[in-house]
Amino acid sequence: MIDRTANLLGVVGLAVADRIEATARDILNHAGETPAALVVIGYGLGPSNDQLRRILGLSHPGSVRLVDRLVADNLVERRAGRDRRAIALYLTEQGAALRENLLTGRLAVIKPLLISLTDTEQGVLAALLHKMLSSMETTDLERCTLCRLCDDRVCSDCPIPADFRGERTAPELR
Amino acid sequence: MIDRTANLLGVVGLAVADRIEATARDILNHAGETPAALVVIGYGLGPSNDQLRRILGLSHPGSVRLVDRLVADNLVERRAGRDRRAIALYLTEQGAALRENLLTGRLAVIKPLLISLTDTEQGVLAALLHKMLSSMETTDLERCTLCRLCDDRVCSDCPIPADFRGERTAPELR
DNA sequence: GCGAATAATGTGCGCAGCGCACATATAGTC
DNA sequence: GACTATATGTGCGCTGCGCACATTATTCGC
Repeated sequence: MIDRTANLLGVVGLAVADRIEATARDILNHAGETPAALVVIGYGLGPSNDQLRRILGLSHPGSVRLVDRLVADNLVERRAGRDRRAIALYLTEQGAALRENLLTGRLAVIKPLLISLTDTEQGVLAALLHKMLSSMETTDLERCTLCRLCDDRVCSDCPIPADFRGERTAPELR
Repeated sequence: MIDRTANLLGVVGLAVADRIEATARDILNHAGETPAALVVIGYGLGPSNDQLRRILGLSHPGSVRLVDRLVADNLVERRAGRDRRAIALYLTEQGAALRENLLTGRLAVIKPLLISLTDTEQGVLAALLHKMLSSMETTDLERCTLCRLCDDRVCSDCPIPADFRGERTAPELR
């Protein structure tokens, strides 16, 4: 019984991921973790390269090259970090606009999966998904990774760590 | 409200896809659509290169190279197809064993997401997911794509087209 | 039945995304 | 002040993939 449920969840998960990936590629002209980087940097806390790489699950050179791409597209700026060795990543105006498109597009391609459900059913689904997420045993970092494409304008009561989202004073995010 | 539900679904979908991808990579030492190819070929209907490429959403050279990799790893055989130009793809014994590992591993990494739910809640979730899937407007091909990682030993009452799964006589799958 | 369009596979080539090993510069530690 | 840890950047190569092209087999029009 649980096998069948897990299989169905696998199908829906794949469908969701496929749709998000396709939309992101259309909007951004980049694949892989690049769209997630734009979203994470867009939280506005000026993450360092190393913080970014941990959230995205990349090697550090991979993250450097990823940022290179974003800078080349004039979507991200490297500013001075809290150290003279660290950098702080911020979106350009153009990057912020594209991030909005990414988040909007993401929700837009997920929503069609829900239209067949009644309002009540959608509420039940949301409650179940929330319970699943909130009871996952994750570190703060893993939760940032999970939510690396989240729409922070929409996500209320989300199990993402409060020290990264919400407050606007830069945390350490270790 | 629907936005919040969609966002939660996006998070869970990403989590599911991440986990599946990581497991597949561990087991198969290949990424991208390679694990899906192994699953699709494993249905045993001897799909042609072209049928495979459409299900996986790849270009045809991409599919050829993908099969090259699987053949090089001794997981897949190219046999004579119904034409002298077409080929028919079948798993080797080793490929079938690896496919089992893939499917088992996939379910094993999805299940932990469900353990916090009661049996009743799991049933409700399964019903909701099934309703979402069954009311999607998809072509036969799109449904094959959706289910390209499905565990056919477990998936009962699934909206995957009957002309591809189930019966063991090779259909045309156009 | 024969040439032309179609279908199916395979190849040369290049690109995007990423990791490993290494290099370099700054900060903390004894 | 040397030594380790931290943080970024580079050279190099690999994997997965698509485009353009080539090749062989089938089908279709006449």
